[in-house]
Amino acid sequence: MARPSQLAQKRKELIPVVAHAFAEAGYRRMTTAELARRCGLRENVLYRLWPDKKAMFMAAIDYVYELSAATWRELIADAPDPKTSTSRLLAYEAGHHGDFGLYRIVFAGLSETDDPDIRAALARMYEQFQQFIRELVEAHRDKDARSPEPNLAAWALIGLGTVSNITHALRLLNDAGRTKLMQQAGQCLLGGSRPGRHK
Amino acid sequence: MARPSQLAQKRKELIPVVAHAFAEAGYRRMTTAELARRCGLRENVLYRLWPDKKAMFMAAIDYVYELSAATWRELIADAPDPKTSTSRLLAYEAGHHGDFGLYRIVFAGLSETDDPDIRAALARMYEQFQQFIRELVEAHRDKDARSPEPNLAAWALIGLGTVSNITHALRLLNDAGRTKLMQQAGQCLLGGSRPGRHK
DNA sequence: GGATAATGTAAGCATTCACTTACACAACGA
DNA sequence: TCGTTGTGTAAGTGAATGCTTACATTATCC
Repeated sequence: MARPSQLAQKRKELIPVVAHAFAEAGYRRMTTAELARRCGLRENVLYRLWPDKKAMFMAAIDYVYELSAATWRELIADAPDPKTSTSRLLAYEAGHHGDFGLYRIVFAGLSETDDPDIRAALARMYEQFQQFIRELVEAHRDKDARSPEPNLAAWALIGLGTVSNITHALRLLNDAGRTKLMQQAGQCLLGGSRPGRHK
Repeated sequence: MARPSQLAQKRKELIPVVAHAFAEAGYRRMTTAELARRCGLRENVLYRLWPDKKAMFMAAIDYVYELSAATWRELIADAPDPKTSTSRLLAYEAGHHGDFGLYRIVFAGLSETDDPDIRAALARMYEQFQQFIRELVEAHRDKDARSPEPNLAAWALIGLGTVSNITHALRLLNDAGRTKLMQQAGQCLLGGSRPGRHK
């Protein structure tokens, strides 16, 4: 035997690059040649890291959740109370999510949902997001609120984030508009406080 | 002169077929050859109807709004009051929108937003949807409601419909779950009534 | 009925792209 | 040091695909 394999580590290093690339051009448009170029290696080597293009894409999908979750956790780590946590998240999603543009991977994936593997990867990602948000909603929620149950509120909030990204991508709402949207609709769905109370 | 051109009429006839095709496979995956096959004619003829594949796709985007708007208008034509209108729409979107699956065209388009033409077509479509819904919200809205302003509520409702489609496509919510989601979150965003009052 | 323009059919073409093969070199274990 | 195995480079390949060209046929108007 000779030379222990460093494929696993290399995969880890390159996933962000791969994810960015797919986010930028979508699944079909991003070619393996360009992917290799951005990773600073040959197509060949890419195929030693993942069996095919689809696997690279699925790895990118997984990465989207991991990165977002890490960012979110950091964002609310030092929040004094649940309401501050949710407010921060809403503000963050309105403003910064588009920066990285990883949501584009999701849109690209949603055009491929007839592939069971890709659909499963997306479903896993959404389930984790929804669970994360649901827990926040439960912590935030007042006892007497007449709002959707946390389970549903979490889905609605994901929809809110999605439409925020869409209006951003299509330039239908500017930063201020998206922030207002996330604040007002978000607080409405969260329940337990008037819109605009928290910043 | 001889033989008046029937291109315009043929375009009109074929757009639903084209739209279905793009919805099914996405923009990049649907080939012009397959498109022609489904339309029952040769690729060549397709290129006499539209200058290129992109134009076919953009026509499909426009069709999505036209069909949805027509369906919606019919749905609320005989509604006794605004609240019934909105309730019907929410219920319809939860259950039937996925049937046709046209929303997939939107997802496909959102992976192509760096093309100015496609982005403009999508933006036009969303603006019309948002206006349609906003007017409904304004009619529905009670005076004293503590809910997002109609402008924002309309966007949030679009987000709600989007997430309903996503959970459907990924099989994360069944029909009952999506209906509950649309009802509860929808009424919450609309304001002016308790969730679950209307069916 | 003949000229003109639209329609239908078939084949082709240049390019792109996912993926492969071949091979030289480098590193690690024995 | 030798042999095995991982890594880097280069070129290629077969299939798919957007779009075109060439040409025969048909319908309409004068």
